[in-house]
Amino acid sequence: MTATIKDVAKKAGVGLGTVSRVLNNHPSVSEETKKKVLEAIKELDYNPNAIARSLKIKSTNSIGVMIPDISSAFYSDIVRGIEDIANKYKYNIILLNTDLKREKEKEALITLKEKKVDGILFISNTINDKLKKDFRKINIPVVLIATKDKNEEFHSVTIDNEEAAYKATEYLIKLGHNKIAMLAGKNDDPNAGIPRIEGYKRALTENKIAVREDYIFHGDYKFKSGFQNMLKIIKLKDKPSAIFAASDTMAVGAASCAMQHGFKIPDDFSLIGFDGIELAQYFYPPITTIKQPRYEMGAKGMEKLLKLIQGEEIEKGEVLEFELVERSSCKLKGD
Amino acid sequence: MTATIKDVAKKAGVGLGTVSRVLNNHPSVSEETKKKVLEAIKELDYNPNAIARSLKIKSTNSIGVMIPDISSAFYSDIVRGIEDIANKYKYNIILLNTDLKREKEKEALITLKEKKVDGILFISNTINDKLKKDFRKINIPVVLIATKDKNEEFHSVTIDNEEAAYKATEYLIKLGHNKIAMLAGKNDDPNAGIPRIEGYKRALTENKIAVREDYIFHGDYKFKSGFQNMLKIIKLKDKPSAIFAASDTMAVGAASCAMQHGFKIPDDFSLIGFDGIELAQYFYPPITTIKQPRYEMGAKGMEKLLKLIQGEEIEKGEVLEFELVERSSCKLKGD
DNA sequence: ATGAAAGCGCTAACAG
DNA sequence: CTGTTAGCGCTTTCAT
Repeated sequence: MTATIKDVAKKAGVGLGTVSRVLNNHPSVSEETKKKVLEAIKELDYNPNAIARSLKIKSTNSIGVMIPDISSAFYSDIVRGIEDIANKYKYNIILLNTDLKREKEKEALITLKEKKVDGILFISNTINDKLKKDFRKINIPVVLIATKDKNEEFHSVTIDNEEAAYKATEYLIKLGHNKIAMLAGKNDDPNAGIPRIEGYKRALTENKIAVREDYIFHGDYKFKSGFQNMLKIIKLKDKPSAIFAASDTMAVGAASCAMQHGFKIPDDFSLIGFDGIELAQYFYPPITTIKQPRYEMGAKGMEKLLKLIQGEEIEKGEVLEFELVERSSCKLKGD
Repeated sequence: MTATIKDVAKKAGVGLGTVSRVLNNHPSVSEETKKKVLEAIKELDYNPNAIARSLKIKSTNSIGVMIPDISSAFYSDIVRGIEDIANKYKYNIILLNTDLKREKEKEALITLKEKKVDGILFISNTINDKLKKDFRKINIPVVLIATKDKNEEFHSVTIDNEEAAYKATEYLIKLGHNKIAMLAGKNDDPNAGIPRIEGYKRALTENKIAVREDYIFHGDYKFKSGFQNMLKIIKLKDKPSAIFAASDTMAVGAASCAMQHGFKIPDDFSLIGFDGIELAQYFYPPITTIKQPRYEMGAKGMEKLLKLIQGEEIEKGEVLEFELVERSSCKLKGD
């Protein structure tokens, strides 16, 4: 049997209240009894039962992390940021994969409710109305990471996707390119989809380059869709000289396709990605990209959640800085 | 206030015991009262309190996952396997990063003990004696993933690293190579280090190729160490024609280095990696590698743990199959 | 400063 | 089949 507070009290010859007090180092305990208790604790190799404690104080020091897929490089970095901060403040994280499925989100939420987590971090690229309704009803602080709701009803930490896409496209334009294709996300993705397309278009328009819809290819951010869309691009009579991909993985898929067909990066196509995952860095040639501060998004999200839990008033939407990191996949047009 | 079982009982006009019974669908409840209770539950939007339940039944349906770093591609895939199985059996996972630091492992263990997890999954490439002692003392089932202890005192799921390295090296030999270098791990790493070096040496020896210590380069499995060791290799007067890397990330680092210096893969160097992470697949050229069944390791580990929790007798060490996946980074010697 | 007692929300044994 | 009761291990008044 594992020792309880009662055993400790008996051994130390004090009441249980006293043991509890030294455990939570309450001031009003004499040094002497404190010593006795500490000794008994050591002798019995006693560990407090967090479950019992939680039941009593109605707080678990656990937070729930809902994530599309922990095995995705983009998301796992976020979780690392979360865990580091959580750990620092003695919180633990319960991890649930949602696969972006409404059904799994729903189940996850029920679990989290039953397990009485003190807060929830919801990581995704989108949030649907039903889930919002659930979040509203539940009486647990929530912060969204890498997504936000239109009305800013919930707290969130994101980057400015439109602006980032604008900068990426502008970078290509400044390099002299005027035929710039985009490997985009989907038109119904309010975070990584639409805003990045809009930023791309705005950069073009502001620089007096006509937007060509036939230069926009929609994909799912994965390697294969980058590869396949690139297949279409290299078949174009009027080829672009530069490409902006809405994810590094698609960028790499496109690069692989191009190289496999005898083209060179950046000689034949300048290429800029999005996300800043390791893959882009380690690819050859290393891919220039918009780096999202993934670790910081997680860390910041956790910090916000902590404040919310403590009842502090904080700003709703936190927009973090992205960074354009130049590597070797882009060059001056015609250089 | 959130509703409790008591509220439900009152509303349904029954005793709390009855509510508890329908919650755990105990057979001995009449259809009629069951209906009443269910109705009350719905009306009150009641959710059972898992904390209270856990305190009573002394089981939390949570398991602890100790992992070096969730943001590492290799480990995050394992966790996905774990979570899928856990989820299937209504278990949740509490995630703790250890960074392979004894101090963090120790703290993690205390936390897990206090939170009363039903079991622990320890993922690492090594396990030190102090931790083993802690595991022994703690009264919670443990299974090791991707590592094992020498005496097989603990349950584990691994691959046969020596054999895998043997196969990788043999593959290169069969391609006609006899000057094969190795980008190895460290000599004090009992899992990914030593056995892979031994497998490499055995393949050489069995094929009557002399082992050259100057062809073995030690690294930390990361990109940079692959890159830097490759720098040494290309400066060798007597260059190898093939390289076996103990991790895909080092293989990719080596390939980048080689390509950056004007060498071609596989023309100038045949290259085989280890692990089977996405990076190897998406690199250009795609890297031939020994694929570890990471997802399965996690899933299998979780299944074993579940059995242990249920008190079943199971085999101690489970050795999973690896797979040599051929891609485009190797070619016949002199072809 | 400290002991005793109540109770967090639930399950399980007991009685009926 | 169902209501009542006694805890699970802890925190927190309330006395003393």
